[in-house]
Amino acid sequence: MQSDTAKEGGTFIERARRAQIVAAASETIAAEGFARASLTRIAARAQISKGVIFYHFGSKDELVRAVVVETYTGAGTEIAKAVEAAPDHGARLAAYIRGNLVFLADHRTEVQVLNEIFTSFRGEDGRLAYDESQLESVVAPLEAVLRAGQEAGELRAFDRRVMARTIRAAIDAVTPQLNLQPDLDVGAYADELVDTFTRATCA
Amino acid sequence: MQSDTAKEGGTFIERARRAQIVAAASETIAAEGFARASLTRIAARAQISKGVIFYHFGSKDELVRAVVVETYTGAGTEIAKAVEAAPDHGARLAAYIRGNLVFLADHRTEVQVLNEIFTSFRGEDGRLAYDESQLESVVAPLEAVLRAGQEAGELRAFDRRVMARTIRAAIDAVTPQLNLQPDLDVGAYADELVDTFTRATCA
Amino acid sequence: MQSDTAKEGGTFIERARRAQIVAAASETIAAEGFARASLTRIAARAQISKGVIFYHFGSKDELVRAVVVETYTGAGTEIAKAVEAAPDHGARLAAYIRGNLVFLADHRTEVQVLNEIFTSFRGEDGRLAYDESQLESVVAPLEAVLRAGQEAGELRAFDRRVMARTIRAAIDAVTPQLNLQPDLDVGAYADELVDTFTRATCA
Amino acid sequence: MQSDTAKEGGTFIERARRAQIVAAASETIAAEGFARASLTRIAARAQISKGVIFYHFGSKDELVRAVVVETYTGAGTEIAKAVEAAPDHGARLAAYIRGNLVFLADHRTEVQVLNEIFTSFRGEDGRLAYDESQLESVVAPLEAVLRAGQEAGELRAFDRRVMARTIRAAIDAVTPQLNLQPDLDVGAYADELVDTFTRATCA
DNA sequence: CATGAATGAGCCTTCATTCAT
DNA sequence: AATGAATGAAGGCTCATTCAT
Repeated sequence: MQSDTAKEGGTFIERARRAQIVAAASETIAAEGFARASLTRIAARAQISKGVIFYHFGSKDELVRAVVVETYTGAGTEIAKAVEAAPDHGARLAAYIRGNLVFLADHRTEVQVLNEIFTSFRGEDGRLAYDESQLESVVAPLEAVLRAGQEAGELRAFDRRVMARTIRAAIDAVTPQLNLQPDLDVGAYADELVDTFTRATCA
Repeated sequence: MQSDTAKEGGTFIERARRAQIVAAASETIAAEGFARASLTRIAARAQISKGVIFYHFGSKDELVRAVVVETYTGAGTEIAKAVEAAPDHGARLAAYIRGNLVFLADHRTEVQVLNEIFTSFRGEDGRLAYDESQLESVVAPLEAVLRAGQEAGELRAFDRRVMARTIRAAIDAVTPQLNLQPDLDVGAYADELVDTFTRATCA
Repeated sequence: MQSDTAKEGGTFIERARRAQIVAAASETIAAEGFARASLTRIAARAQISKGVIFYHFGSKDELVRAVVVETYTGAGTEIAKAVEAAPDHGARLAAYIRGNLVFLADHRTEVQVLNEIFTSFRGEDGRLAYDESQLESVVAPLEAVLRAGQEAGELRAFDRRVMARTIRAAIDAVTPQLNLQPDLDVGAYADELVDTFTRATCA
Repeated sequence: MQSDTAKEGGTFIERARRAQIVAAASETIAAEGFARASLTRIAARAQISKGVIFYHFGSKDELVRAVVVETYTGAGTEIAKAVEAAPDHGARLAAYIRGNLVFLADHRTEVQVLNEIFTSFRGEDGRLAYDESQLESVVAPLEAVLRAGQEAGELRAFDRRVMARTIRAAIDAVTPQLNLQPDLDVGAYADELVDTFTRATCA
């Protein structure tokens, strides 16, 4: 059925092209920054003509959104698995932190690309296309872990929203450090964070 | 006094124009984002011709740097005072956090502007003009507070670098929340952070 | 044949556009002088948008260089043939002079364009892009003719460099006269020059 | 009387300023080329404000013309003296050539400036402000020398116009060589030219 | 499906010129 | 008599987008 094939984006060749273009866009953003990732440069990297991009995506905005979606897919699940596998709630938080840092270290480029897009991609009105309100999805799972911990009496009574944001921020702060210092010991960094937030949250 | 106001160079009218242009640039960046803050738009907001900007600043880069300097001036001192006024090291950390949050709340626009510039302003090579390595100056004072606390035996043995980054990240994460939810209770937020990091750092 | 026309790269339409733009640039330089030959004016003359020029040439410099190359192509060969066809060395010099003047008369515009570019086209440092040292190629062949004549004993012992420059200058001086007085009798002018330099060089 | 003082340009201070500005303009043209000799740069070199230039000259064109006049004044007389002092007509021609080359060597900068202006200075219509027809004054004295020589029977019958242009061109060709090779032996160069044109013109 | 070609708006910058003081 | 300040046009260049083929 057409609706079925369209769900994942048309014919095989269609999806291949889309993937190729998304990859080229991602690489360009990573290598030159969002502001310099013009369609000219993206097309050059993909060794295709600028025209194809419009054929497959309709606009630059759509391509950028495709990069975001593509990059997100598969990321959350990795971490979620690690979290769910943990025995108690303290361990779940530790697993969350460690899972995230490992992910950051293993997917530096993707994370950097998303960061570029989130801080620079704006709509016609000049407002960020992906602002905090849309990132709710990122903080929510963490809040859930914290709530469960509190309800189980393992974690003390703190403002879950503030704590979740703080933990997220602590994690996100690692990316620029990794860019600057690629051999950063992520495991040790994670240990420090786990220690810090265990003390901060335990009852 | 004229000698006083003239202290930073240029005639009265010169400084007035520079201030006006810097303000217009700042407003434009805040309202439309760095990427859209073209000289055309800045000039339009200041209701002057584009030419004047070059008369007073020589280049767009220079104007942007002037915005940064202008915005920074007076910021650090406010917080430093609060920190130094605190009795013990735990209190100094608390003062640091509270001072920062109060500053963020009181200078939302300025902070947002700096954030825009720091994440989007790139040199000819496409690299950030103000990158992490230059922001060392922001983290260093905080590390000093932590070191003093450790040496005094009031704070436990943690990696000061990681802790400082984490605290900074926790603070910086407030800005986008303030944008989205302008009536955020900053005092309560500060209490939470102070509680969190007191537990995390105390011996 | 397509392979033949394609020899110099690009599709048919590509070469046609390039030729059109080069022609428009050349005409603009001839009509308004190099300093006034802005891309805006060149595009207007070609009745195209400014953008196309960059699509085909990348920069104004590249376009100007294309004009030079285009204008040079075919010029040297015409004269060289006339020189080589001459019997003795005195006759070769005469052929050189006559060949040049005929060429100047037949290609007034091209010569004027080259002159404009050579005297006005400067790099970023403000120095002429085509200066004397690069024009060595123009004087060298003439010096070779003179040397051959001296070695054959047909020409007297003079400083070949000075003589070559002098003859070149005498020839180049014709162009502005042609501009001012389009019906100038170039044949008679050539006779005078041949007479003059025959007397000046013969043993 | 005002008309009297106005003849040489007003008050003492007025003339001093004009001279200063003309000098700065000349230096700028020599150092950076006509195309880069903007009023901004000229004013900077003179360490005055742009405004004064307009106060004293009314427009950039007027300033440039003043540079030409100023630079010409005193040049012709030097050479004329040398010519008139020569005994016979052959010697007068030799004196003319030698006088010119000495002048070129002694006044490199001034000559370069005039050359810059003559090849680049254009009116609103895009035509050279100083073209060949206006340079009649330069060739005329030389033609007079040649005519006198022919009438005295010392020089053969050639086209005086062509010969005069040729000699002028030979002389003018020295300037760019001097720029490239500042230690050029001008005396030897003059000897060569004198030899060449003596053979070319003698009866 | 894909390309090459073209467009037009917008960008940063430089310049000659004007004018109030 | 001179200055500093401001203007507006123009310059070279990049970009997202469109479209005939």
